[in-house]
Amino acid sequence: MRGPARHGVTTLDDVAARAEVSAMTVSNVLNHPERVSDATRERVSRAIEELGYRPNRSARTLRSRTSNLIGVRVERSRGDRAALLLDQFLHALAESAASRGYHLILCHAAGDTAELTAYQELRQTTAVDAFVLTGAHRDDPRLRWLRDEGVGFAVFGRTWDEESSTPTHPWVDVDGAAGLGLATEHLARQGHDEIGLVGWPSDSEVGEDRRTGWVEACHRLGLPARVEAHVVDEFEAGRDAAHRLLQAGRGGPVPTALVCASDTLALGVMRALAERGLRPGTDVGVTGFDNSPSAALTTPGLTSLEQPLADVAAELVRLLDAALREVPPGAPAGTGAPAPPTGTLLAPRLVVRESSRRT
Amino acid sequence: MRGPARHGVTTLDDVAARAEVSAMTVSNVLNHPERVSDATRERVSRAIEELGYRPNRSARTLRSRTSNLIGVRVERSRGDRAALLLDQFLHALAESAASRGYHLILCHAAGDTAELTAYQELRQTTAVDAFVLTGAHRDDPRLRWLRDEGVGFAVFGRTWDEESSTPTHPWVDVDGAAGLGLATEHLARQGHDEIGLVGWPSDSEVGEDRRTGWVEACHRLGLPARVEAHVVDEFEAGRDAAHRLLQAGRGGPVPTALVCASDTLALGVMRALAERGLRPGTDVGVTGFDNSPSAALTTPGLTSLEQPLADVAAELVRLLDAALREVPPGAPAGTGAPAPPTGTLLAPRLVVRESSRRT
DNA sequence: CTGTTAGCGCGTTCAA
DNA sequence: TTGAACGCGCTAACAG
Repeated sequence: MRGPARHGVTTLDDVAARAEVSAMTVSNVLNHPERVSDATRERVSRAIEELGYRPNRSARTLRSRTSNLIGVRVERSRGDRAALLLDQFLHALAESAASRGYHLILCHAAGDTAELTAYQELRQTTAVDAFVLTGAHRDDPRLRWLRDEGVGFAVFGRTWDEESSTPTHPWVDVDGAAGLGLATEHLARQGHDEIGLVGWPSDSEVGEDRRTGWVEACHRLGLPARVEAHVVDEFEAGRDAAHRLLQAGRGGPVPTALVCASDTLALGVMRALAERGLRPGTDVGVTGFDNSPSAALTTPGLTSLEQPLADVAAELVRLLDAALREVPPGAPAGTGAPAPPTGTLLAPRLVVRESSRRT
Repeated sequence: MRGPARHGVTTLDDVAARAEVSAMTVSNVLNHPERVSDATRERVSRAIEELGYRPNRSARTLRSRTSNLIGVRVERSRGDRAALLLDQFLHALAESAASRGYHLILCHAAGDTAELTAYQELRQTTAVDAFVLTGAHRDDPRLRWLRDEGVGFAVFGRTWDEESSTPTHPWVDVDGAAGLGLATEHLARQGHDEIGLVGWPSDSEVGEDRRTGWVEACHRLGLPARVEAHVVDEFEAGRDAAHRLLQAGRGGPVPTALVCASDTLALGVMRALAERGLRPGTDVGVTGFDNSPSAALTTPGLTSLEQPLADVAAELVRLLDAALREVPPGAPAGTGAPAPPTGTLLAPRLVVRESSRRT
């Protein structure tokens, strides 16, 4: 027993005094219950309960060098794009994290370099055990840095260069190809036979993934995949692209439907349709990606692909948790080799609304 | 000088050794620079720089009982409403917090009771100095609890019961009445003379605030404020309300424009207009509130009121920071009484789009 | 202005 | 299975 708490906060010692054991035993009940006899554990647990004891995170962190904090960067969201779904994602992540005893700490950064600095600071001040990244890309310096530093992390989004070789870190992603496949098939069922794509520039890995789904679905369906535009993810870009593709005199075939790489683009396309006096759904089928709030709230409603963000978040936390629990270098041979970093691909769900329905 | 760091992390002692001073002096350079002579400060600062030293948060927290962490709850966002702007708000908050040396820690909670539990846990584990709340209401149990606990907090959103008496806590809010005033005046300038309101139920304090702006603007303009509906903040509710108000045979006057308490309602109204073959803007003027992404991305664009979220966040952090720095009980009389909790009301900005323009 | 002492609350280590 | 000593890295309180 050490001295009683001085600040009105109950400490390990208070519990120990109450349960008439040493502080160490209380600590063991919390962290290594198997080391404590049933009777003692029972008694200590009751004392913990009665005193409403909660271990002090800072002390624990200081001692054990793990904070149970997960760092997440919040990006500046752009008002001109359909919601990044960041709030949904963050909520899901916070929930999953809480269920495993972690908390989320936000990390704000202006640019990619600043992000590294921010990670570094969070890391050096011992505030964070691991990071969740979003939107990593080929040769992402963040991945390199995190790997070099030996910091735990998991990524929402594949990094394509890793796929071929051995994956070096855990990731979770939504299957964009499957998504555009669903959208394309759905439009074909509505009778469309010239389905175009409004996608992202070809240096976007996510964009290429989604494009693949469109191409392959068209092949499967025996339809041409020949009308396509590739533009940045902005409303105006989608609008302009649609005007271009729908122009009769431009030489190529005129699409009767357009699948888009994002809701932002799809909403731009719908603006263009309105300007041309065409009705989404009836005249030209349109689909988006993300199922952002705007998809449900615009008129007519926009058919889109919903990302299973709750599942993504749960899986990310699961991966991190597994990695953090992994026995550090020198693990007993009997426990078997640690599982290699894994990736999980989750399927999006098609939400059909008026923009793709022929009435 | 104590022993060197054992984990490859540079500590205060490393810096002290390098600068040939005691650890205490380094600490003072960081936390009370005025106590240290210029020469020493200079030398220590250089050592800090050279070693890339960052103080360990846990140790600091453990000792000083302040974590520089601000707790924020992330609510479950509903896909059927225009973005809660939570991501924009969180980003701004994280940025403002960082500029004053704070970090944000997320707090997930399912309900109001769970929220209190979550606050309590974060508090007891010494993980947070203060909280930022959103959407507090009359007799909010959270406010009561936080006040009783003596925890620092600031609220986004007024709590109306406080306004009349002495405010007991700092708040920041956006002036909803001014917002609907702007919208109403704008519509009047477009030639509308029967401007209706689609608002929230009258037990909503925010809703009543916004309604006031509409009523008063109508009075100022010499227009009637007699057509109104009060419904929950959902798309379908807005749609139904518009159908009801626009029905010619219902007895009352038929509005030529509708100001709405939210973008969600306004987008529902626009759906109703489409269903009645009416064009937003040309036939019936419509305005929303929040300037959510959907407002810009829907067709025609929705006129809305942009909330100055960056300013709100900055002010919230400023208030918290001031409160946290405030000298605890027993402050020297010379410093004057601490400023009473203050509130700040910020003006929204009208963003005009097609839904309110007569072309 | 600078240094010494002590200890925040907890978990690792090792002995009983 | 349980406990005593110790120290994680830092800063409050005081002494010089």
